[in-house]
Amino acid sequence: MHPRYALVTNQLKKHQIRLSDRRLKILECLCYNLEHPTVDQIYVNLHKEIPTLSKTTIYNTLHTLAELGLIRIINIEDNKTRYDIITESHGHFKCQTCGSIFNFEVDLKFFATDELSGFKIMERNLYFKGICQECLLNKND
Amino acid sequence: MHPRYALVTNQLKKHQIRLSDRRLKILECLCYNLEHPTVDQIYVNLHKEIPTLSKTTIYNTLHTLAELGLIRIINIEDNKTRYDIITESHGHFKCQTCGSIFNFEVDLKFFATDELSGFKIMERNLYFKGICQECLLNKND
DNA sequence: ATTTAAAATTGTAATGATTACAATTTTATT
DNA sequence: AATAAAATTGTAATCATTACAATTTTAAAT
Repeated sequence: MHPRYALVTNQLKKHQIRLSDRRLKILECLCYNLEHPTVDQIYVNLHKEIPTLSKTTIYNTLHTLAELGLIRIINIEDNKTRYDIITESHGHFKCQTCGSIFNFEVDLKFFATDELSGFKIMERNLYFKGICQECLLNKND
Repeated sequence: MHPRYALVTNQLKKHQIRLSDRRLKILECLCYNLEHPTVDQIYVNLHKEIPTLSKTTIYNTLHTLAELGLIRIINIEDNKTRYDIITESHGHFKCQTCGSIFNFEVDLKFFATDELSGFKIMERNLYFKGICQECLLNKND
């Protein structure tokens, strides 16, 4: 079993949220699809296996998980939301050529600034955009 | 005249983009409304003065300005895009209680990482979310 | 095992931001 | 004044997300 799957299901139990079939499948999908999937991608992924799955259920589940801090919401794009099962501090890089989103390590926990003293910081996100290595190399073809 | 207004109009001239009445008004709106307005807020702001202004024109103008790097796109919210006339490196803090977006100083060049060597970084965004000082104080009423 | 109430899920319709695009207007140039 | 390019407008289309009522599933109680 995927370690994050175990971790999240434990947390759900602790919060008395039922480990329904749908929720577990959506969670599994997030664990093995680390490409920061959108709701639509999750839907397409699971549709073969669960033809009756509704998008509303996916939205509901993701909201539940996000409220408990078990997944991260990524607003790197203007039009759609992406979801990330990795909740530890890290940054995102979006390639504007191929559309891929890469993770990179960065510890934002200790970033502080006087301007925000007195503010309660609950979420920290660092987003870069540009062109990834592969696309840069292909450009020269 | 607002210094940023001068700066942006110069750049537009340099790129042979006409300083039309609509564009200048939208730009002016961005210069004096530093609350990171949405398209709709710009529309409402200007509607009294220019009743025939179309939202499409606002979208077009903002796209033009963004393409030239003269404004910044803020995707801190999931549903709508905000725009920022300040293009110098800084972070954004969104209060989840009152909805305000605050700027704070931070040099994002500082967050370089070996993992992205070979990547071309064109845009850097740091977004925090939480509760602002004022809302924290009001909570105790 | 049956009953019952709460929770979860579904499907459809509504919302709201953004885009596409054709028609019209404005502008700069000849 | 004529002309072509650029800018603007308004309407309709698109698409992600939400609202919500109806249905199904689940867990607990009898």
